[in-house]
Amino acid sequence: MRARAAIPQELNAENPILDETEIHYPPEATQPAAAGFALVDCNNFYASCERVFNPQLKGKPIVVLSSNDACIVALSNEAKAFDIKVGAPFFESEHIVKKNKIVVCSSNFNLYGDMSRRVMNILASFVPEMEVYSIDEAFLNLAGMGKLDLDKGQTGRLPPTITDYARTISATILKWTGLPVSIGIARTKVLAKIANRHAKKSLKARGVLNLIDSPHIDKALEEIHVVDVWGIGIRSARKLIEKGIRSALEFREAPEMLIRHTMGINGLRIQAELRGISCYEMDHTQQPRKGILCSQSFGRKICRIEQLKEAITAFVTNASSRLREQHSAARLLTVFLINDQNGLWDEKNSDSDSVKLPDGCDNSLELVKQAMKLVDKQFQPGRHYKRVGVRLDDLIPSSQIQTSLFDAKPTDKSNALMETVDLLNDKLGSGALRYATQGTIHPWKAKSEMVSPRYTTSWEELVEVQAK
DNA sequence: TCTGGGGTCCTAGGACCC
DNA sequence: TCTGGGGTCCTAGGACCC
Repeated sequence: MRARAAIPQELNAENPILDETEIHYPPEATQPAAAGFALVDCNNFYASCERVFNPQLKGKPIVVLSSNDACIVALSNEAKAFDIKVGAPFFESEHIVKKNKIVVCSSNFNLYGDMSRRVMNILASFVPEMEVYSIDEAFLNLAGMGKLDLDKGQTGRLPPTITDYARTISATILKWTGLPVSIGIARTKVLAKIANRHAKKSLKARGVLNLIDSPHIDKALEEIHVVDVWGIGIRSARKLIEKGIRSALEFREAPEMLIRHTMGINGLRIQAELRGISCYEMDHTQQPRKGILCSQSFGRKICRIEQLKEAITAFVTNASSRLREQHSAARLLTVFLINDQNGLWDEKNSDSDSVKLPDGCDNSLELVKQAMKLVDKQFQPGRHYKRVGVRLDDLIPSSQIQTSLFDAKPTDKSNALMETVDLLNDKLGSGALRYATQGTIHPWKAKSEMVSPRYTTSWEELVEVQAK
């Protein structure tokens, strides 16, 4: 399973903040041990990040909103007690939020990204091999963790069991970052996900559950609904339920032909994983992305082409700097405009057009120029645009950019300009240097009315402590 | 009034070739 | 006029992840 949320680039394994002297590998970490995975997952990550620097929020219900303050993307445990759903539009639950004095936060990705980097660096100091799976999750490979007895403990030096070792990791993260985590341990990644789910919910587990060779594994699977199995979404779950398969245990025991027929090859892989046969290996290498998307819903409807162009320029600039960051060039540029015809929110009210860049391009100026042509082509006066975006696809290594004898290509001078822009934006903060067409007023910017300070990434917004 | 943003992989079906 | 069978490549859409 490769699908993952955007991971801040700085979480790359090449960027550890700790030096060798701080490495916590178990002393025996040179011998191979039984295969297995641990999944470390931060509890209610966004809500917990908000709490770290604002202790008044401790014990209070919190909801965190998506960009534009439109959807609910995270809840603290206390907020989960109310009838509020992650993913639902905020306005649907607003009355519950107000009535119960639930704290509302706009999302603050500067803060979450930085806290994530800290957690991942701590994890990296404990294990020889890890995979940063998403902003708040990482898989640890137990196979690289030496002679730790995965089953019953042993007489060696610290730590005696993998479960104890996991507790040490969890306590260290809490102490150093203030963030609570849960750890699930099992033979395969899908089982580790399930172990993690139980670790979070069960009081007895106290945040860590090891299902390796556990006599309780069937019971653990029986309690998990199919829709909560990693890789099974709502659509497949509906089909499975129709066929009488409701729990992870029933899924594991179902005939392979039935699973193949209902879910294809992916279903068989998930089934094998539930049976303890590992199909998803560690993927700790940061693969370059295969496509780069930058899009946004507007805080309000946009009708003027100049404003659309400002937004698209900003998005192309953002996408192309991410493109250069991974040393790629794009051979396909797509601009899509989604309108709000008749007041209906419908992805079908979408115009999309692409231009092929056969030689590959990583130059913002050139990409902006091409994108502006696509906007001109698609824009229809009188339409209200609700959301627009840019995609770069068909990526190749930038070293393979072809230079053509006949077409006018970005010059060396222009490429040098790109390097300088990236360097300055990197040093001074993204957006320090912009193109004139990006404008300065940004009526298209997302709403973000309840955002917390960037406590850890901006000098102006550091926490102030007063001694009394 | 108010529905996020950024990704990956698989499959079916059409076009095309020999 | 009659039109097979097997292969590859591409694309759009579906499904899933956080």
